[in-house]
Amino acid sequence: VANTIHELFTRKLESIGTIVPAARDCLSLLHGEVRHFDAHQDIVVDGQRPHYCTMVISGFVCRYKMLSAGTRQIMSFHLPGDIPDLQSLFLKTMDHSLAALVPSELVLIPHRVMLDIVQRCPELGHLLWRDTLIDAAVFREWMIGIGRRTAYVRIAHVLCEIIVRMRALRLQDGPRFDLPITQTDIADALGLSNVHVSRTIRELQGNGLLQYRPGSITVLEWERLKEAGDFDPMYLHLNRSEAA
Amino acid sequence: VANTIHELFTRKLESIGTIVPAARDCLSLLHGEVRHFDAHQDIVVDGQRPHYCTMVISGFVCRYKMLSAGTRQIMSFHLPGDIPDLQSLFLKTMDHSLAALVPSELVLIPHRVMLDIVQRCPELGHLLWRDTLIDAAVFREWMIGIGRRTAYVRIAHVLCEIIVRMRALRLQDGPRFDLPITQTDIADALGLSNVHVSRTIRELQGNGLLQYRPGSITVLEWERLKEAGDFDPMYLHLNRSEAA
DNA sequence: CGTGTTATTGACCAACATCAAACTTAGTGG
DNA sequence: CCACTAAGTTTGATGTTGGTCAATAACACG
Repeated sequence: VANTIHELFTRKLESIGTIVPAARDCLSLLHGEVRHFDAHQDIVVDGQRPHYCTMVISGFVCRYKMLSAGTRQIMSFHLPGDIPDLQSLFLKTMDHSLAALVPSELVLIPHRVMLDIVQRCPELGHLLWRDTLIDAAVFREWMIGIGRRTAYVRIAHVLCEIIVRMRALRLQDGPRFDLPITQTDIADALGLSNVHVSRTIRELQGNGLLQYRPGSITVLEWERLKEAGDFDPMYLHLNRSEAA
Repeated sequence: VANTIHELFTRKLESIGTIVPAARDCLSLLHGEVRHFDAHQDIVVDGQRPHYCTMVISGFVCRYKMLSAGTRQIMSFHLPGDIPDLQSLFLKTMDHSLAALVPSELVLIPHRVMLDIVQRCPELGHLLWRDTLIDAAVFREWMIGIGRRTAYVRIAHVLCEIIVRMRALRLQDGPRFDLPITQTDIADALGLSNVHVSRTIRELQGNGLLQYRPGSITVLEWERLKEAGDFDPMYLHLNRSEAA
């Protein structure tokens, strides 16, 4: 698994920046305990003060928060190579939770290991800082979607985002994408009801943009889907424009 | 003005963390050109590649993005001491704009000055990193609001947030706060229409929680306002709980 | 004292939520 | 191989929040 970890992490970092030669050695210092999580299992919980960050090795993970009304807001999705809670390195108390959406494997990287890497190699530190800034850029884009776009545009947009990120990490290509999330997950991410998501996906299918099956989507017309989603991948700040 | 800059910046950093003695010297390296901006004037524009960051000295500033439909989404408000575009240090192309809401003064700090500070004093770098992470935490909280809270709760929430941040920077206290933003600004920040904001603020007043006048609000019942806004300041990750 | 900006009010409407029931699919055990 | 179950999706009926449009009112400023 150790090889996989560094391979995934390298791929992730290369998708958002350049790894200087000196940083490659530092990168190999990254290690931690590997743990398996079941579908819907919490990985880190709101209010906790973890002493480690986690990196996704396999599966599909989300950050979310439960509101007093009992509703859930999902704030991001994460793919293999991502470090969803890198922020806990400097924000000691979690202000949201992290959970697996499907059975997933993650490495638990102690904070002191991360800090050691960041101190030994500032270039790598800056790349990680950049990663958290991209994280924030995605939050801003979601805010825009939830605040000002219709359900139809919003759903097309978030699907475009996930697809582009999968491609950038070279996890999947081709028109068919394994997307292990339910319509209720999409609803909770976009501030909609599952019912309305169902209807709207139906509409996207009716317009011939994509085909939805539980567990996967097939893109039929990529250009028109991007257009429908008002999607410009610039906010993802990826290296090459993998969005072509 | 130079004194003010360092004083404001120190206050800001002290509100979110601890400045180690070694960092104090580094802090004094911070400098740049001071510029005045009129109300509604853009400071940095979407798509630009600035070679500097900006710090607010006086006034009130927001980050926003215009959508293809001509609507505006405001993504954050910023007070004196804030560096709203610190991210441009590592994300070279702006994915949104920065504008003054009222006549404001900002320092333009060249990126190489910031990088120099960060390299000489990693502790200060980490504190700045922490600042961008808090930024992201605020975005998440706004996402939750826009996605899952009613207009009434949302407005109360954002008012609480601004008040707590003003108090933390010791810019204002007492029950009356100078808040130089219009109801249209609030609407664009929360994904509402100005009409509905007007009605809802009226409702908040009717319930005796606050008094709104263009340019200022007076808090009549702080505890009840926090409750109405489902407000827990923890996500601001401030040092002392200034929210009491 | 006009003039522009911001706030308020009313009438009407659309997007989306909620509730409830039916349907589809995959997995499980007999 | 066939019930049986559980999770997820679909559909219909109905309700509500908040949007849009348009007119009026309240200020602030020169």
